[in-house]
Amino acid sequence: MINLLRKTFGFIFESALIEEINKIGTLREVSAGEELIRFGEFIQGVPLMISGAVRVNRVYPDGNELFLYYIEEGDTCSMSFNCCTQQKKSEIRAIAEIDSQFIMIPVSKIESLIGKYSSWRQFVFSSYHNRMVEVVYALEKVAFEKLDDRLEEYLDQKSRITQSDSLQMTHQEIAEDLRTSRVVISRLLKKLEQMGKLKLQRNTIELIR
Amino acid sequence: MINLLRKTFGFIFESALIEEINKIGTLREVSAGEELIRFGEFIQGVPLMISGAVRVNRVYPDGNELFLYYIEEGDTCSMSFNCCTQQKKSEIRAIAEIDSQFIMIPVSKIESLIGKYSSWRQFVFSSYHNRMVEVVYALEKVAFEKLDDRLEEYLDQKSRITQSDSLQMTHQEIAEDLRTSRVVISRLLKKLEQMGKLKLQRNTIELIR
DNA sequence: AATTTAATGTAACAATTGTTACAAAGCCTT
DNA sequence: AAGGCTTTGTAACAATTGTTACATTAAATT
Repeated sequence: MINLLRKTFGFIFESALIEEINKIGTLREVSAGEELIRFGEFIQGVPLMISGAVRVNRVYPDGNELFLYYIEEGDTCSMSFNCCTQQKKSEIRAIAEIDSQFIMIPVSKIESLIGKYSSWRQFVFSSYHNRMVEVVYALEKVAFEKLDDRLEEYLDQKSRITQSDSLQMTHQEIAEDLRTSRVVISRLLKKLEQMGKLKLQRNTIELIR
Repeated sequence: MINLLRKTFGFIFESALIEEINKIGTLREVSAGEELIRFGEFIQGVPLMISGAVRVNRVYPDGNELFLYYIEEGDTCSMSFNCCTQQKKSEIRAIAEIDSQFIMIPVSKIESLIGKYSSWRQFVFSSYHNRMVEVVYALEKVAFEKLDDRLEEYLDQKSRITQSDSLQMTHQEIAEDLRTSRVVISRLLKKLEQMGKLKLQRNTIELIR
């Protein structure tokens, strides 16, 4: 584990911190589709992403969900920080988008890390800030852009995250993420296909570059 | 100044911190409409709100603006934190919504406060989190709600912030904040008036409770 | 008081997005 | 191969939001 830590966090964390994380953290591996953080549960710890990609959704009591941001190699989930320190139940849900590795740091140790290591504080601050920037970006998209542009960006992002131009997903799933109906998505996808930007098959969307 | 500090922050900050802020900070007063933080400038410091309300907008190079959140008594602007520590030019604009008082803490002192006072660290963390929650809330509004509901909420918020049921503003201004056109706002406002929820006059919207 | 300027009202129409309903096609199970 | 389930395609229509154009009203200026 310590080698993974060094590789991903060696440039930001001092070596004493790396060693401490190596002691208190546990390496976990999840495969695509698995839930790292469930809605309504108490958070066990803060995840440090080693590889892969995890999507973080805000969840509402009525079951509604809203995509907030992805976390990838070198990131952490700043929303879960607060849940930790406040001992509150999770208002978010985190799902692995592809097979991923991360190190879980237990809640009980978070406070002391903040006191001890300035590089850890820096990391937490910049993590908060980066997530904020991403949420503002999402807000920007919804506020300024029309659905067809948002769809194109959505597909691009998906392709980047899954590292593939062949997206395995249904129109229904896209519709839920973009908060519209399946029919609307099918219509817009068809338009993009006619423009030569992609090819539609059942359960797959092939992006043409 | 120290009395204002004690009154607003006495419950969160240890007294040594209060005294230090008293030494290094400067009390500033701005009247409604004044700019605290300008787009593109280097940030002079981090504001601690004593009274009043300040709106924070994201600004884009093309001049476009997007409302992010209000900061009020006891709050600080977490977006400006990062600009400070990273020595970057401001990507936001902060405008006093009503007459306001705040204490400006100079950039140069921020780092040492973080090292010295755990209550300050707590404050900064929870501030980041609270602003995040507000931006997520804004995202939620745009993603889920239709324009007429958003307009009603907008008016309610404005009324809460300005502590008045008589809002002095034009339809054009509302349209800019909600990212639509004046005609659309006039139409919806007229509908709300016919529903008996408000009364329209030139330059004022009288909310009926 | 007359004139100018800013703000609001309204109509007519366009574009976008949402909804319902049903057909067609692809995949899986038996 | 037949039947059933899921996914996609498409039409027709409704609702919402956006745009243009111009009239009307209220406030400010002269």
